[in-house]
Amino acid sequence: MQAIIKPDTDMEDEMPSEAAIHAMAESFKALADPTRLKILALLFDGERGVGEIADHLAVSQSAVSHQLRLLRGLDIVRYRKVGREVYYDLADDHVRDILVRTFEHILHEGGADN
Amino acid sequence: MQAIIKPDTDMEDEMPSEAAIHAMAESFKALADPTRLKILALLFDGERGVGEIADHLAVSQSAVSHQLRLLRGLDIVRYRKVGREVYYDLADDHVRDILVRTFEHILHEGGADN
DNA sequence: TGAATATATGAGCACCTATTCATATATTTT
DNA sequence: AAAATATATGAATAGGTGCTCATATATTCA
Repeated sequence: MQAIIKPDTDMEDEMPSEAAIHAMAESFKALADPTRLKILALLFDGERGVGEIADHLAVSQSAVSHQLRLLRGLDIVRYRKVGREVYYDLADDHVRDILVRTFEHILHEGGADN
Repeated sequence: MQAIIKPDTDMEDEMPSEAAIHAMAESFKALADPTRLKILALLFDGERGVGEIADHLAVSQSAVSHQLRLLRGLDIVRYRKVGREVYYDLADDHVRDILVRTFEHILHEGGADN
C-alpha cells in the first residue's frame, strides 16, 4: 500500500500534490482555533482527562469533546481510556514542534502587543 | 525596546497568554486554506509576481490579491514593488520551517482515510 | 493626454464551523 | 437492579470565510 511515496519531504523541488495540500490545510485548520490551541497548550505538559480540560479552560464538556474528536481524527492527539475516563495527549513531536515554531513566530513578529 | 520579553519561548512552563493564543490561531488560520498554501508552496522556490501566481495556480487575480493581503497582514509574506508589478516572497524562515514540518507530519501520518 | 497593463479593494453571497442543547452510550457505585 | 458519573454525539444556529463581480488605483506606453 502507499506505493507512490517519493522521499520528497523537503518540498523544495516540486509542488506538493493536490492531496498533500489539502491534508496540510486540514492539519492547519485543526490548529486554527483558540479553543483547540488552548487544549493543545494544556496537553503540552502531559495527558489530561476530558473533564479536567473543560474545567481548566472555560469551555463546556460538550465543546471540548467535539474538538477532541476533530483533533483525534487528524492524529494530533491520542487517547487512553481508564475506567470511565479518557485521557488525551499530544500524538507526536511534529505537533510539539509546529506549536513551538508558531509561538516563536508570533513572538518575533514585530507585532506591538503580547 | 521590547522590554518585557521573557525567554519563555518554549511554552513548557506556563500557558501562553490569551493574546498569544489568538495570535497563533490567526497565523494557523492563514495557513489553513488550500489556495494560500499553494501560493506559499510556489513562493517556496523564490519570489513571484501576482499575475504569475494567478496563472500558475488556477485562481483569479482578484482571489490571489485578496489572499496575499491577508498573508501580508500577518507577516507571512513580504513584497517588493517594481514598476507596476509586485513581487511576493516568504517573509522569514519560521514560515518555511512550519510548512516543512507540517508536510512531514501529513506524510508520516499513517492515516488511511479522511 | 489617453489607452493599456498590473494589482488592490469593497460588496454580496454560498459555504463552512464552533458552540449550545438535548440526549445517548459506557462505566462504576450503591 | 437503579443512580451517578464521564464522555460522546446529532441537530440547529450564529458568526466567519473565500470566492466572484465590478470597480478603483497605480504605473507605463504611445
